[in-house]
Amino acid sequence: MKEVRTRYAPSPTGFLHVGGARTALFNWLFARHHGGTFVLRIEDTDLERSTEESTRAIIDALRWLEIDWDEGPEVGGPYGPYKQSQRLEIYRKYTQQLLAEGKAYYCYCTPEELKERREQLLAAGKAPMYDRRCLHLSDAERERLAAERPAVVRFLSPDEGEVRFYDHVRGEVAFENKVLDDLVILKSDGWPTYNFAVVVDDHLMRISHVIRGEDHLTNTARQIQLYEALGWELPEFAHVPLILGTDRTRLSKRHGAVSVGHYRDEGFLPEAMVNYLALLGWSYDDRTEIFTREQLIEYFSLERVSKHGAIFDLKKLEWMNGVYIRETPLERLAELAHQRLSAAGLVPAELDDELRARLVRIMEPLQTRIKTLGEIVPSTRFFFTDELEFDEKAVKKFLYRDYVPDLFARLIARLLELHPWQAAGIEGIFKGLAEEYGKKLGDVIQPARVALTGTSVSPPIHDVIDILGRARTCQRLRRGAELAKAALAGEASPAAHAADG
RNA sequence: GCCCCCAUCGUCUAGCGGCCUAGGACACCGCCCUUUCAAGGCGGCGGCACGGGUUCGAAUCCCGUUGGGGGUACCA
Repeated sequence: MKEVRTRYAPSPTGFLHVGGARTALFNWLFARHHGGTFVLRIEDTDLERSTEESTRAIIDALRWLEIDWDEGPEVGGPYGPYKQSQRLEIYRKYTQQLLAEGKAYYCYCTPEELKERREQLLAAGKAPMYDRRCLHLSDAERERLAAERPAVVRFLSPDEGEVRFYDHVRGEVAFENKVLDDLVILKSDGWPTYNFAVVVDDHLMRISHVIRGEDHLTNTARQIQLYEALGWELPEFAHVPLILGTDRTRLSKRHGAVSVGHYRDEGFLPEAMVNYLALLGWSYDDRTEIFTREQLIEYFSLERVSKHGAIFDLKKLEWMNGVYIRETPLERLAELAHQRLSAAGLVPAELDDELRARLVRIMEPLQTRIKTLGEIVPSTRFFFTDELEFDEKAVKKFLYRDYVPDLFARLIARLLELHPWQAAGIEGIFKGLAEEYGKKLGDVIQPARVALTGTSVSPPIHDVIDILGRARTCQRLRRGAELAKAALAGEASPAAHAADG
């Protein structure tokens, strides 16, 4: 096989969305698998919508996913520049060539005229194709129009025969040339249109395999006409299925969160994102779901890409993220937790050894309990602040019990005597208490859990107490006992006391 | 309208003529474990869109129908 060179060519008109990320990933995996080159090219020929900010966001998201490019923005390469806005002269040159060879012509029709004619044709039940009126202009007419109107350049599309090509995921695909009209290749502002710029760049950048979304399948036919007119060798093509929303239409903003950045912010790990995306439209076998990046590179092949669209399933992504969180070393998890907790103002911005150790201890029981990093702050905030957010239902159900004041008093007494301060010893105290009261373990633990965390759900109580420490634990138990007493006497609500430590 | 593509559990998929009584995963539902919630273990629910062919034999091949998607811009 010839040297493999793939590319991801986003237009910077928004953030990197999951569909784009998946396309980039497939191109990257294919290149890496074959020891080839992966190119990033920015297709910013739409002046209206392209922004520097979007380019930045796309680059940042790709870096976060650790999809690196060998040629492109910020890294350079032998076939640059890699931004289409910096290649205008190149497109003009080839436009001139086509013009000179009679394979393209100037068109003076205005967008308004074209729109009107298109609608008329559609209303008449005909295909809305360009009628070529500017191809048959007399010299006099041409001169007159050229003087008063801007011109675009149209490609003279062949109208006999057909375009036939082999697609690596779809097989043979054919289009009749006559259904393809004369597309504009150079806009009136002198900038190229997508179909033309892509062909020129893919050729000049020596792209061997064009792997892109299925929405470009029709474009491929037009692009092949261009390759042939220019006398260039065709690259290989592979059109991967689209990622869909739950209504089975192409995933877009109206389906909710679609940007990679959003998932990063929500606390998904890049490894999980990559693994999940790889499995949307590709599979290795009938059982394997979790892959290291190296395995993905080793196993990836276009032959195993599926033909039909795939709905983006957040639930499965969450499950997979949970798998990766469980496999993340605690030290690393502690650092990730620190980023979020310090941003929330719950811990100092500086991560010293003491704080690091504490966070490791906190993340240990939490590791199997969260699916995203975003859950860290809400589920651990009670460790860092005494201003508990009491869950009313949990308080009524577990804290307002007649034996609670007495239970907490005994619990406090025993915790004060506990040496050494260890989770195992704490567990023993609860077991002993349950026995004394002749109650189930849950009946002594749940009230304490509510008093300590504000809710009925938390990691194991002995871990919570161990981490909280003797002083804070006893303080919260005392407050809990008071709340219980007051409520049992028919007064107060927990909210009224919530803020006093 | 026209062109192109697609079609296996709710979702992602395995299957490339007999190994299929259709396998796995997520979700969901039970049970176990258990101090809550998770994690983990075990089990359950649930699918080849339809109709014709071809063949000894079809989820797999062919044709049609239906359904879905994409394209049809001086967007990419």
